[in-house]
Amino acid sequence: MSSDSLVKGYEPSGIEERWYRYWEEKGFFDAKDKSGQKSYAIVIPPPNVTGVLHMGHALNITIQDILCRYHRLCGDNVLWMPGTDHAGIATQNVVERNLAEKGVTRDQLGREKFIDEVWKWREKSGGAIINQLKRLGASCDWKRERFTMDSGLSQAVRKVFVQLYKDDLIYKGQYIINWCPRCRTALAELEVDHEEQDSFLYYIKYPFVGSKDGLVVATTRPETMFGDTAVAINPMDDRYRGLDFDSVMLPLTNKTIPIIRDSYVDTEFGTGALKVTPAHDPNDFTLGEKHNLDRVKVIDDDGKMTEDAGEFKGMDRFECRKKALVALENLGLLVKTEPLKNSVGHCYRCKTVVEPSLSRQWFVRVAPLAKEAADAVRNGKTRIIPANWSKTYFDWLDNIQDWCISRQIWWGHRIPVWKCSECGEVMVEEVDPDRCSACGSSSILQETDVLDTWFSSALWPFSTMGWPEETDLLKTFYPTQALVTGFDILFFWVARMMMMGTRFMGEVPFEDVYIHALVRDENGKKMSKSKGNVIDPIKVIDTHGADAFRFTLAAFAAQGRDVKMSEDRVIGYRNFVNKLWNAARFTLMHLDGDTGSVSLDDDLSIVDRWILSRALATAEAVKTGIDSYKFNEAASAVYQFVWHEFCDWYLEASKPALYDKEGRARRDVSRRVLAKVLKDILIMLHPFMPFVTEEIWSIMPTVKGSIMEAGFPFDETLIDSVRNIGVEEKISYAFALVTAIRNIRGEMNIAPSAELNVSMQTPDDNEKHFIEENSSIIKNLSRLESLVVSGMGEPPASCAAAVVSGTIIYVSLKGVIDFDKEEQRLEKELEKVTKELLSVSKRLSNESFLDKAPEDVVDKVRLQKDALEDKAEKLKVNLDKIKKINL
RNA sequence: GGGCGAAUAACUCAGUUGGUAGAGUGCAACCCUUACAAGGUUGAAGUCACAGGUUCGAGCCCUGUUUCGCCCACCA
Repeated sequence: MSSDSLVKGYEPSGIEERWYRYWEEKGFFDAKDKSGQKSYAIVIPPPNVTGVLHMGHALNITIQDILCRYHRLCGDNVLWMPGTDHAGIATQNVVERNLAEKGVTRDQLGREKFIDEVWKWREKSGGAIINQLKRLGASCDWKRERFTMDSGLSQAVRKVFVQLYKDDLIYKGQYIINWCPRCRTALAELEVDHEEQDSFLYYIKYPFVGSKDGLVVATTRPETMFGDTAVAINPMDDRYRGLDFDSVMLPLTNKTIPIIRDSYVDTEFGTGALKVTPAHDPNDFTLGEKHNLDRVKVIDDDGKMTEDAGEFKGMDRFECRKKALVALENLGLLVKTEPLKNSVGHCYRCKTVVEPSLSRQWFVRVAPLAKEAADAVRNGKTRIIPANWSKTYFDWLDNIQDWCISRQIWWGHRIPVWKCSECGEVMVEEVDPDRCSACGSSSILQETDVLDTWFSSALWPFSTMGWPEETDLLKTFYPTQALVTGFDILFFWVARMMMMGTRFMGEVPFEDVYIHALVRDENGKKMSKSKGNVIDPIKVIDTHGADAFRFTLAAFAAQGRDVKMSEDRVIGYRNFVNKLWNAARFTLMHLDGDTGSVSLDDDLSIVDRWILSRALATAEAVKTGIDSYKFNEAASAVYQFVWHEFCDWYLEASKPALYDKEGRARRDVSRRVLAKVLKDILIMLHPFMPFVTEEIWSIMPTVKGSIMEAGFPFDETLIDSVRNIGVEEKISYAFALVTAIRNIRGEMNIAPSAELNVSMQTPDDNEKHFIEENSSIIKNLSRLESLVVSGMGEPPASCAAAVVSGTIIYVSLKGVIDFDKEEQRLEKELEKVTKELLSVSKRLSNESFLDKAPEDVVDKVRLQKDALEDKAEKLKVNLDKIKKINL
């Protein structure tokens, strides 16, 4: 392919798809089960099969892909394990909704047929998100894709369940759990979203038996009163010291309930009298246990009132609240109502208000596991990055409650527990039994509940690698090197993987846990469908390209800070992609077929040396950035280098040589340097922008194969020798000369196309020599017609002047110079210098600074002062001259 | 109630053991100069939230205050 085929602007569509297919077909994403190489593994946070790609995924996947592609370039054997999560409740909800459109309920269908429907749905539309990940460029080893309901993973789930049961870490018990009346299942504590809302606190009088007086209780949930089995007061509460009664009448029923005394009751809140509903409140449950109270369930699994609610039976719980209040008011028992903000739990899947309710469920006794998981981080076996998340992690694990793992839904891993209907024997088995192990009866029934989705995700790092088999994959890649995820699933997922990993593998699942930020909209608001501020990543990719999008995500992913996404930013980085594209066009225009590599024998110019040394420094910055999960630093280092060093300065500075104005030898060296630096840039950028870099790579005549095989970092032996002392200083001196001339041009409003005549005076022979040697570069960069260098002498007539280091620059403006303007300009410049000089002098006249500051700092300031004084001096001379003319 | 984080240019944000503030966007001026107008050159613009303290020196360290965001908690 020749450079003619490069269009002027980069067009990502088509190119991305083509390269993705190529990489996949050639097996570039494949991990080796066994290899002598260093291994690097990441397991993907499995998106829900119901999932649609959102910004959070995009950031998460981009970061992982940067890590994986970078490590492949470093020569590691990389495994990026992909897959999806069966997402019990979420998926069941989706399929139920679809059935509802056809007028069918899951109960009508029955369990087996319903599960068939779910699998069918999964076959049809469950993999959508995988294709979206591919659009982003995710380089997962797709041949190993797993699903949490795979037979292999299901086997792992069973083994873990049975083992935990045997270790007495799983039990069944009756407790208050969170019940979602819409999903009709129990939820774990974590699956409840607490939202503060405006409620009311109702003061209700519970009369003493045979008296008009009574105890006034305060409650936000009057509908649960039918389940009250006591009223509690604090024994230390003076208001109730001389209380003669030991029971009250529960209004709207004929029940008498006892008054109990317990220090748990907060005397500050409400009236100091607490209605106790052991079946619908976790605290009341504990209180009830202590005082031996009855547990009366008054709200059923559908959120409707039970028989115990008397006339309110069958009524919805919220309807009942209203009606009961009316009834109480009619009886004169509603004493007062006051507004109150309290937090109410909602189902994290369907947002229904959850009902704390008494229920028999399966639990994991999680404290011993939690301790191991916490210790692993305390011992440094796993690092959490940024480290401040460790505190959150410890706080949660140190105060953990038992984990309710049973769900009353059908889609999921059915709990492997059977009960004999003849003798009552309970069997917990890895393989389905066909008869009772005690009495031999074949009349055995399996538990109907399924496990919490997070139970299987907790095993993900090793179940996906074939556990419980002792596979080569496990040996090669467990523990993994990094886990990349958002903090929102630190507890749900990360902590539980830590528990299960340490327990069942005897080793932590990952060395590093990198917690990235949340992606918000441009105003910092959480993206949500209801707010209508959702940006669809796929649309962004369609319009601006995956490379620009990925680079945006990386550039804004500073640790510990949310990413505010807006299209403007993506456009900015799309421009960067285009800039790279055009730099490549320029390079290819000048490469003449097979250009050789740069060698030590080459007669490298100062700009050649400079750009080679800067390229290495940039590669190091990229490496450091990625190694320390500071993707924004890596991204901005390479951005800065490509645009403002390579394009702005080097390409321009190399033009005289490339256009053969300095001889054939120079031109050839310049070509080789150009080719090498562009190649280095492509490799550095590849983890961030895989598509455009591969595209340009494929057109470069100087390279072979895929960029994915190129190797990172670069050949340091060559560049180290280039990096001799003084290159940076010399080049910045040269650039400062150019900038000074450009500055005069700008300030004096001289057309960029006008070619200027410049003379320079310097007392330093080395500087004089340097300018002469590089005059073609300086002339080209500042568009000069002529450049004359001499020792110090009389200033030429009709000139604008500037001072750089010891050198005075005179820009001849014969006939055009505006002396007023030049006077203003010089005055401004002098003012700036004087100000700086003042601050520097002040520091140097401070005794204690000279005394206590390190010598190198003091020396630096002294040099600074000398230079500034010199500059001020020269500026003054010129200013005086101009002033005389103006007079 | 406990914890975490943020406050720096008009906007969005960097700022690596403390050495005197940077970028992108936007803005202004001039330019289609042979890679790129999705571009180039130049320029204007900051009491680093506030108040103290440590230090020769603080955006950075310490204490307190204000405002905002998030997480956790059994706020009847």
